[in-house]
Amino acid sequence: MISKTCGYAIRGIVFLALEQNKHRKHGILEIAEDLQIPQHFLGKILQDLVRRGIINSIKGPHGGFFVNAKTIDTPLIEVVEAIDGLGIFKKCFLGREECSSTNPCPLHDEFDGCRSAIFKTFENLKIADLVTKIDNGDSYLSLNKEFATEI
Amino acid sequence: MISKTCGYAIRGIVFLALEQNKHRKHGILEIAEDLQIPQHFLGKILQDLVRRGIINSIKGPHGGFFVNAKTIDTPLIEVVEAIDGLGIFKKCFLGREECSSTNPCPLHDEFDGCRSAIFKTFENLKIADLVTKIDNGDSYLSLNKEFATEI
DNA sequence: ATAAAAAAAGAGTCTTTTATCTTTATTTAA
DNA sequence: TTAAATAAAGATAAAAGACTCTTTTTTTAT
Repeated sequence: MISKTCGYAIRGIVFLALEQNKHRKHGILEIAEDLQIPQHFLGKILQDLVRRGIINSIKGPHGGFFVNAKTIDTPLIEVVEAIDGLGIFKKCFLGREECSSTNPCPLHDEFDGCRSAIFKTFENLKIADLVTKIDNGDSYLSLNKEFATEI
Repeated sequence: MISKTCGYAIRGIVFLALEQNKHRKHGILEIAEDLQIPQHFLGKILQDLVRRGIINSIKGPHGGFFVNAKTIDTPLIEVVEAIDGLGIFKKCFLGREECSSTNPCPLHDEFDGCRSAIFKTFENLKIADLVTKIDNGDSYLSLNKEFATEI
């Protein structure tokens, strides 16, 4: 559905949002190790998010990435749009160039419900909601056993 | 969701199933032109489906691809499994190595319903069902204007 | 037998996505 | 005012997916 890159972006933002109370910045190396995402690749993704104003960063010693007030209120769809674009919600299931209710493929109607359910979920969920889930111990950002069991 | 290749496979099979009444075989060039799929690429996909017994083929003059009795009764999930594998239904939305109800990512539960809805649809739908939709003029395999309007 | 038609197979290319490595720019603190 | 820390940028590479081209094999019909 969404690209791996986009998943990395969301996890990166949520990681920063989780740590926002500590009022400190996080270096790319720390974030990447914690989330087990290739460092430089994640770096580029976060830089992209900074350019788009979704997160912030400061260079130099004691610099790093951090969230701003707006960040935690950002709907996921905004991140998806920034990284993958909204086109992903219009792709034909059977690989035709176009697919719409006026010229549907034989799977169009079958999956249209799912498609819009997913879209709406991304519209409704905010970064804050994912933070809550993780704070509650209902879900995890990384697979690290320590993370999963340190409750 | 499913790969472009898998979509091509389904469209190829349905094309052949649609023509089954005419009791004739179809050359790869004809199929590819009709469906607007790269010829040699589709050729390999169909050859794969022949090896797996989902469709049939005969070489030589007047040869080509054609469906057998079993083909139209094939559930779509069987094609998806043959081409993409069932692993696609287990991939983590956020790109983690694993994702399950015991160690879920923050989107796991949100989308689990959709995931299994899609799986079940592929399980329940058979090639015959897609043929019916097209025969009824409810949907189309190719975008060709003539196809879309020749009613 | 031979030529032609067609699938099958092999090998290679192009594109996109994902990932790595290196250098540069900025900032801070000593 | 220099060294160190850090993000930013640039360039390259590796992997996967999608696609192309060429040759081989099989079959049919003449």
